[in-house]
Amino acid sequence: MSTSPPAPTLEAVAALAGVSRSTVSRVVNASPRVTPDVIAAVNAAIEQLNYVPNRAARSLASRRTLTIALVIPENTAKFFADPYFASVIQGVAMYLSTTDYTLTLLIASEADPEKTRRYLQGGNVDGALILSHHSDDRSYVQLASALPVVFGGRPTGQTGSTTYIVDVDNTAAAERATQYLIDHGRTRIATIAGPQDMSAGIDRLDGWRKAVTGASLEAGLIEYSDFSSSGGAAAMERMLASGRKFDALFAASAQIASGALGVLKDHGLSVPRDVAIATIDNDYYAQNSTPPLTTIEQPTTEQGGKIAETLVRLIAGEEVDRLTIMPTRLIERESV
Amino acid sequence: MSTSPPAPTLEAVAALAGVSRSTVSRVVNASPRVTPDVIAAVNAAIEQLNYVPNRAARSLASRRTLTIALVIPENTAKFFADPYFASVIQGVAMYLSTTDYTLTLLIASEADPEKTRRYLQGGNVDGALILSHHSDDRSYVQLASALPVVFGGRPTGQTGSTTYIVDVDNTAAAERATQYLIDHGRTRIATIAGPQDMSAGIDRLDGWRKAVTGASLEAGLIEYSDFSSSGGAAAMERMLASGRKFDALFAASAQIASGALGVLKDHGLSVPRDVAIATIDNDYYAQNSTPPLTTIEQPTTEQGGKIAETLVRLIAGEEVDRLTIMPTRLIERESV
DNA sequence: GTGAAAGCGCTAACAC
DNA sequence: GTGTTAGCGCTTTCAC
Repeated sequence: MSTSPPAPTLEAVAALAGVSRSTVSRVVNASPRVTPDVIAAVNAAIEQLNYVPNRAARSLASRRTLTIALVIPENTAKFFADPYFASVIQGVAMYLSTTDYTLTLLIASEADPEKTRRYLQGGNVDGALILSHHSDDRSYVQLASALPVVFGGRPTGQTGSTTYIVDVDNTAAAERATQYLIDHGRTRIATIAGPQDMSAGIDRLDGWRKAVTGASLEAGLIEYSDFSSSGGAAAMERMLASGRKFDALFAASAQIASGALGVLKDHGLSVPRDVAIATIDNDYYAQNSTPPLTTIEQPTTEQGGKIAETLVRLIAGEEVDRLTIMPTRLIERESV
Repeated sequence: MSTSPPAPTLEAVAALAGVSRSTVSRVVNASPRVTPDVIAAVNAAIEQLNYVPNRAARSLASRRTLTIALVIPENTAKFFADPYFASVIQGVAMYLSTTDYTLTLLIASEADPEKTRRYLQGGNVDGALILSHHSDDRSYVQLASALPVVFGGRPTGQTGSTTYIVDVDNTAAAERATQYLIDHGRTRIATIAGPQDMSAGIDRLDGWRKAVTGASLEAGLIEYSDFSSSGGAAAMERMLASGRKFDALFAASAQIASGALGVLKDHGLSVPRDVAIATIDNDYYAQNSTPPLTTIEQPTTEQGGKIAETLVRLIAGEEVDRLTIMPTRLIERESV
């Protein structure tokens, strides 16, 4: 198929510019010690030939791949369904597009986790980004001793001195959202907590508990769910079936809130009159549901950018913070 | 930073297995003419050394990159905000994870479109995937003559003999959704159309028009929007401000519907009593809004898989269909 | 500041 | 069937 014209090589550029290949290479790599005239000549030749360096050759010779892997858990359905991740990836991709690095999506096979590990350690990428998801990110924590790795979201379990994390303060965020419900006169505050094998799930439950116990309210109105909408709906069904009374809900994610909200309405309950809702994530649902949701906004895109930046700097050997906490913001809407 | 132990080379494997490098290469690449014993010995050595082939070297020598680029328009915000794309990407990534290909996210800079084009033509990828988005995908149509390219969604403008497309029948989908409204007794059917520089926007408006004129109803109740929620809200505000009366809405996307639905409610209109809504996309909002939306579901993940498969087969030189139409499905919910 | 030469790790003829 | 020999296109010492 499609026989493209052979891409021009560095050699062709050198010939056209009347210099050696080394010089062209220096110009391409912005080496400081090249005469301005030469730079101009080489750039003209590059322009004229439409030269693009061959990544493979460059990578082979320089022993750097200029490639960063974004590791995605095998359960891609959940991953991609969550607008949070899309937004973070956007930030990552945008930041990397300002650098020479390329972003590769790597799906981690759960059937053969070694495959992923080997690929990453096999020298095919310069670093990896892990968007924390499952309990099973321990293997990735180990990975960090063999390869620059940055985590988006704190991984569960022991972290070592090579663990770099960009996260939000989930505990504080949850506490703030819950406190908001309390401040608005609610006294029986339920929560649908996220998975307790993910730090975001754990921390958000903690935050809720802090606020609730701090106000001497009942701390037992808990149902668990994954971060999905259907999980939230099922959890709310259980909550209602249990007969426990509540006048507010802190949902650990907007997707959970969306499922729960639908179930509340199905049962003839009004939001916010009967049940006020606060949650985390300012996604398209939180903004457009009926009523729109009071929520804690995470700077998702910026977070993605920060994750990528941290990794790039780490690869470059710069000193970077082991933990970066991104700010969050409360957004008041009609669900409370 | 992080000095990983030097990755074992093919040479090391050859030495350990007591064969030549070519033989190891043959085993790694599953060449047919190798003795079983030798294969076993080589595999044992590979296992023992934890050998992973170096992609750069392999690519340089074989002149194939085993990399596929997913081109993303610079306006990443809109791109990533749309659950449709996340879902398609998921399908792409999942399919590719079953192959040797790697998926690279490439952000097309609008400021310097040449950069993207050069990168793609520079021999750094074996093929490209374009998720149709902007009017400006004409340059990508040209690209297809230099590189295997598959479009997810029909690009606007002239397509050539090297244009491969995986799409749904947007006209039929829109017509079906609109007809559903008509069949349910609605007679004044408005539409918020998508961008008219995207084939999905154009075709969906066409489909609406077909159904409406087919039933001899008024075909002038049109507002235009991008595919976003805020665009849908603004369009609905204009629609209401214009004073035109309507009892149903066909929204060209679920995001548009979400924005429009909020505005309708703000104006005290009830859905479906005052205005019935049908749309396209079965995303998290369509499923969880109040009321849930009657919609046309596209097989997004499967579509992503099909796009990737088409490209891989195209690269392999196989004969593939120039146009693949994926089936859609009407989902009846409470918004009508 | 610039060029010459070696080699990154692999594949692909070509011989045997 | 397997080994030998050349490179793939670039970076990188090392001289000059």
